[in-house]
Amino acid sequence: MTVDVATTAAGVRTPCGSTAPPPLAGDEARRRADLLKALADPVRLQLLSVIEESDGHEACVCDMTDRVDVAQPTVSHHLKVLVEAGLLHRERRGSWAWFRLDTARLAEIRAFLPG
Amino acid sequence: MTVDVATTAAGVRTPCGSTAPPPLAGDEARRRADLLKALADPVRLQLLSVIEESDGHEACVCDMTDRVDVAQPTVSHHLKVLVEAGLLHRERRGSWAWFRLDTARLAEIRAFLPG
DNA sequence: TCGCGGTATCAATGGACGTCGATATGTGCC
DNA sequence: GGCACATATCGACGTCCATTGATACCGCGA
Repeated sequence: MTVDVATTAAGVRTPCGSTAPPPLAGDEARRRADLLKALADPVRLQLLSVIEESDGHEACVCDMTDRVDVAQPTVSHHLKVLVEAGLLHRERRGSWAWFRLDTARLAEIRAFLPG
Repeated sequence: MTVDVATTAAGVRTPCGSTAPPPLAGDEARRRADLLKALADPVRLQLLSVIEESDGHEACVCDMTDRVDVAQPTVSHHLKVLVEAGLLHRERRGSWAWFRLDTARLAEIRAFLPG
């Protein structure tokens, strides 16, 4: 795995002749991957789109169970994933549970995205 | 699953009294989820960071195998995933394979991200 | 307090994915 | 051609995850 490379200010000289920088730290990479994994599901993207396009940028569960082609426990599961990732906030109003986006967390994702 | 709701211009009236818009279409949601899934891996984020921070925003495989804590076939697998997702371009130069970002595809992801 | 509608949890299952060693392909050099 | 090196493919294994029916929890009105 390790080879005879020379360290420079910019990084490390590699066999092919270029200098490559040190990679993103493993811990930070895992943290970012967990955030993206929370987004990387068709149903969750649909749920987020319903919330984003709703009045006041918030929606209750009953706004979503009828609009997505999965059973109610599945919707509840996906909403929990999004809340635990910090992408949504849950608020209880009487019988209904309302959700709104955490725009700061979403901005953070946009910020560390490559490109 | 279906309930007695009234359709309006903005969307559909739901039991809790709000009007929710139609969700993101299933096909498009699946397409976007596939793109995000390609990003949602710690090793792939590290590979992308090496490429992005390299001179000319491109790197060869040997720039990466030494910097990521996985075996060479695993690096090759992840690079293939990124290429097939349209996030990377592969170019062969002699013995070495070089990769560069598809900034347009990455911009597209940033564009459809919620928030 | 009882029943009811809305929401969350649980356990089980099937499929997708990351990882690796072994091996194949491919490229340049002698 | 034959060797050495760089990269890609293959097969197998273990783990994680989405989905579901059944069921428990919760808040409200009668």
